[in-house]
Amino acid sequence: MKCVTEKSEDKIREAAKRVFLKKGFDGTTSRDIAKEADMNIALTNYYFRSKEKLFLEIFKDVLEDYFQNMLTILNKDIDIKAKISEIIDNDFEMMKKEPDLIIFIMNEIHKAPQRLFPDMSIFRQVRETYLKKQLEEGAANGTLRPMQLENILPLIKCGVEFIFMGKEIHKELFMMNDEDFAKYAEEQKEHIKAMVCNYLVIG
Amino acid sequence: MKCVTEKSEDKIREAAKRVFLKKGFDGTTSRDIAKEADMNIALTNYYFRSKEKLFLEIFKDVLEDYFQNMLTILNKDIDIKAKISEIIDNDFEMMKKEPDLIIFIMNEIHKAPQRLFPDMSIFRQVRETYLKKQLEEGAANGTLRPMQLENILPLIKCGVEFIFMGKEIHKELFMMNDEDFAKYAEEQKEHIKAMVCNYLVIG
DNA sequence: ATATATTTTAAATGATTGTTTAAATTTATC
DNA sequence: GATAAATTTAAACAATCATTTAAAATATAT
Repeated sequence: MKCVTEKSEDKIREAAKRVFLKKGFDGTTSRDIAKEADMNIALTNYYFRSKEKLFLEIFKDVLEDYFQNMLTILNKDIDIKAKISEIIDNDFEMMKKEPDLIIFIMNEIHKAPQRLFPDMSIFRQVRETYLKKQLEEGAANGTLRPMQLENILPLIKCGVEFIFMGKEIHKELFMMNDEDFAKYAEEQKEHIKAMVCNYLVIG
Repeated sequence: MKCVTEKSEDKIREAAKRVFLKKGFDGTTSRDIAKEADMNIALTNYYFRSKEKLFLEIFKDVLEDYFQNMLTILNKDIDIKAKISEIIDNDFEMMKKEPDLIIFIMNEIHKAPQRLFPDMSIFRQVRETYLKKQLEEGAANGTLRPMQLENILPLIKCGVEFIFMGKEIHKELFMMNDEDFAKYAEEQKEHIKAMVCNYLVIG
């Protein structure tokens, strides 16, 4: 339940997030943000000192959000097939809800990686999950193809994220409208689940 | 063999391509291009009328290059496993040679799809390749899992392109340097080949 | 109610943006 | 070698950029 009169600082932060996600850092002006927040242009710098600082604050939140749900799932004590399915479903819902998210993250990091990795303790957390132990045990007892986390995790995530990142090009290339694409994406999601599980799980 | 004194128009075009690929349309200024080309700032507009027109010209070339090799391979009369392997190898080499290419294409299309799809006859060509016939025949005689081109093609391409698009985040997440990443990418490439072939080809 | 602190405003800052101008220079044509 | 065309240049254009200023408005504290 939100307060009806939101604090100006939060209004700006949320407006900035929307604009940055849509247009990227370079494509966003301070005036875009002020207009989206319906606030005076000077307030951005009054509360956040600079466009850069505001961006960094938002980017950190966005990146942590991106990893947070996945992290929870990776640590669940469930069968590995169910886990893969859940990660993919979670990713899929995230992409549907926030279509600009993944290309935004990828592009901003690609353009200036050094400035965007502060103390990302979430990275360490991702490296050390229960899934890692499951992979080791499965490889040891022969139920899973021997693979490291860094090999299997991108295989799980790339399928869904790739088609959403390239939504417009896929639509154009395969002559789909938005409705077609929605159906197509669901199909594709199931292919990915099956393909990855078939590859990882032996027998 | 190039002429020693390159035409100014070509110098600008090539310089602009380098800068656009690296910084994107929004992140590139006319002065960046002029500086990279070592030419006077006014020449960009003298030859190309505007930054926008220069960009559109370059983007069209880039997008056609991206599809051209793949198209040739898709039409080859070779076994489908070999074809998948070749597409992935080709993609891999393209990403290694031009690391900014795929994120550039994805991001620019994502931000403004409508302006970037002129008469892309290459799209139709991609839809109608020999691979399509192979998929139909394979599905009919039971050697291949029944799949459409639009389902299998992204599965083939996403693995390699995803890790190169997210190179920096993968390096940071899994604590790799450039050398580690190069080895890792090669490993990953083989996983992708095996995974996709196992899924598509029955038995 | 008055004084103080906080927030918001309109206006301006100087730098940079894409683009244009008109003159200077080079190249091509006769 | 003179004339015309094409190319290149330095300088300027108005618009917009991120940011700052100082005054006005509002809220808080006493």
